[in-house]
Amino acid sequence: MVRVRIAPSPTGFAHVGTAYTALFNYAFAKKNGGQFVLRLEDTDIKRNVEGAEKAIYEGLTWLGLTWDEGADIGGKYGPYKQSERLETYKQYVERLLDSGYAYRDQRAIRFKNPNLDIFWDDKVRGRISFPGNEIKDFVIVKSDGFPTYNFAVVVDDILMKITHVIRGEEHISNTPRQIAIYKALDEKIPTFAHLPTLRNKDRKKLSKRRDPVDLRIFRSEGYLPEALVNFLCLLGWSHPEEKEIFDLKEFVELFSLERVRKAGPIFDMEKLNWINGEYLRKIQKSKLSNQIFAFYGGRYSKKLISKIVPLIQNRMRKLTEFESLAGFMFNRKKPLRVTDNFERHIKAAFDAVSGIKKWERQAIDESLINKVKSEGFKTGDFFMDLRASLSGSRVTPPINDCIYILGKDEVLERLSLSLK
RNA sequence: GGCCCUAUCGUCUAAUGGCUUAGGACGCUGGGUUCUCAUCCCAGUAAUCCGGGUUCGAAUCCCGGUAGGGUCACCA
Repeated sequence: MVRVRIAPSPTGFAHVGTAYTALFNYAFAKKNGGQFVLRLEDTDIKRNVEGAEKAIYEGLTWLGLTWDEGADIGGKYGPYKQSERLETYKQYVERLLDSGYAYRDQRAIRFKNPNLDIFWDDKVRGRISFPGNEIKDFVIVKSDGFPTYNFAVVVDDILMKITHVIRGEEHISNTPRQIAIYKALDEKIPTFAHLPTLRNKDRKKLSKRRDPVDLRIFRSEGYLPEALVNFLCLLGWSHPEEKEIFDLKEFVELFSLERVRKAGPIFDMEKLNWINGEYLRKIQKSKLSNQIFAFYGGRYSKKLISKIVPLIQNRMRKLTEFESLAGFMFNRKKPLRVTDNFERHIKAAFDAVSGIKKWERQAIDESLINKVKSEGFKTGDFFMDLRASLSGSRVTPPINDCIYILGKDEVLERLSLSLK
């Protein structure tokens, strides 16, 4: 039975790196019919942040990464919060103390390094070895009575029957310490797999200060969770058929640690934007309308959004672009003069539009193009001025479609306003 | 600095010793479609870090350099 876990500490918000690790753990568990456990490592009381726990749950849930056991939903190996397992750790400390693998130092307790060379066969990197003297006599219980990370992890993984430890590369140097504890305890050592670390453009590991790592940022920027997940799948892993767009379900079916690369990939926003655009394009129009409506908290009329969506669906890469693309449909903007013939163009357009009897999409086309011909305008210039007059921008969805949706009165009003 | 990990187009990656004039995708450039922008279609640009080996044959295996990253807490 395969059992994996992620073990974030509630010290802030939900980190994209946590999501990445969770994604691969989730896939490995599901692929192998195992369980995915979410454990909270909150043994540093000073660093625990109110609300961080909730942010982790929300972030992972948003991405569709669900867990089988965890602090919020329980499970047969709980509790899943380290601060609630203090008694458990004490028993293991006693074992180590009794067998001479640990000793008291001041008010703390240290592990006594047995000086054994350590190696393991990492599922993504192959054999990794450390000389025994690299491990110092590290603290396993702090003077406040709380266990340290390296100790608590081992005890929990043993008790929670974790079979595969799939985590970030930054934990490689912790692994020999943890293996030393397993050996001292005479417990079975799990399989380790160290994933590459996600990096920024400077090739450094993603930093809180200057990189977008808070999952909530992605949500508020208008990324779809499916798109973010798809993008994350592509970092360090590749589809066997070299497909770029696929869903979580397909990822799970095809996932294997053997296909995970060792080099740390760079988090490339450009590619994320492209993927997000792909998802935005293939989503159902009604669903997209609902998403936009919800995204803007009901600020824009749903009815109008639904009419506009067909015009902007393949122009959007992020939900946030809705306003720059179609904001003028809701609010008048300052008109923009583009060509020297602006007044002539707008007057002619006014004539053409006022002359339309039945407000139909096709009538607008005909009326406008006839005007262009009879006046001998340059088609591109005329429509550009028309667009700039109505929207205040040189870039909009097809302007005749916009005119149709805006309605005759509003169009005439805007045209005359821009002549002042 | 010690220890550890890594190294294919700018970026994500494929190729697991021969089928490779190193493939795909993002980006970028050019073209087609078009009232603008986008979508879509077509084309182009661009890489095996360097040096030694092993082998009939190396992006792929080995060694050495170099470069990048990670880690060296009573943080996790």
